[in-house]
Amino acid sequence: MNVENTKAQMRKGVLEYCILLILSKNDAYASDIINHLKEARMIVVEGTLYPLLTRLKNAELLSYRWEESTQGPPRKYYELTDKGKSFLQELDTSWSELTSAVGQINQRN
Amino acid sequence: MNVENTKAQMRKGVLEYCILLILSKNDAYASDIINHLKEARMIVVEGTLYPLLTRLKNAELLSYRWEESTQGPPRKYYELTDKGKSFLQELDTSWSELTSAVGQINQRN
DNA sequence: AGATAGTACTTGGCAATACATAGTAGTATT
DNA sequence: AATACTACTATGTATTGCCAAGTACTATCT
Repeated sequence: MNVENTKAQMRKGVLEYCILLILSKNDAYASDIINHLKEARMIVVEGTLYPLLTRLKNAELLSYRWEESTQGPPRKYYELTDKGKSFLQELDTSWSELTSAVGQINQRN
Repeated sequence: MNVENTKAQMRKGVLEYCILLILSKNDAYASDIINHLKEARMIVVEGTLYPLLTRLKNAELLSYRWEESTQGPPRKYYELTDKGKSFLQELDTSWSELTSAVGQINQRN
């Protein structure tokens, strides 16, 4: 039990939520997503992100298309499916409930 | 991938934080803790709580004493250790950073 | 044309926790 | 003594973030 470990535990489920949030605003490929997360100070590397994107795609929450790049190989651009959009709404609710619960516990005296 | 499952994932790490928060205010035994969590709409059953209390005790974040009850068997009253108190401060920071990151991602347009 | 660097993506295994479920044991009541 | 209530224990499962190494495509340089 150390704080780095618990930080990783706290990200479970939340990372998926963040990715769906990011993709609800614009389509993006992996490097875009990593940068958005980094701007919000949520540091994620490719080895974490790609498996999660694959899982979300397999669960039909995301789809992707290939797009050429002028700077290297083609890129997978991800977007939310309709199923992904409604799932995101449910996650939004879950996250609100969780943060509300923690807030309530935190301020009780 | 269903929302109940992701809710459970989101609780990973957070439940520990909540328990330490509750115990930072008053000593409590398991049933007290379950009730505090329930008031904050975080429903937890004994089969989840006891193993976690044991883990926290084994990590020296908590200690306990037995106390007689007039209503049944004796009860284990838990309290934070000094180590638990400083760990809680670190978790506080982690939680703030996580919720801030999610907030930032959520409001970006 | 071949070598190198940069970019994008894949894969498999590990660690850790919430949860479920079944169980044991002490105490109070009938 | 039997039953109900209360408190706690134990074990295995499911799931996800993480790690690290890898493959492959493209651009650039020699």
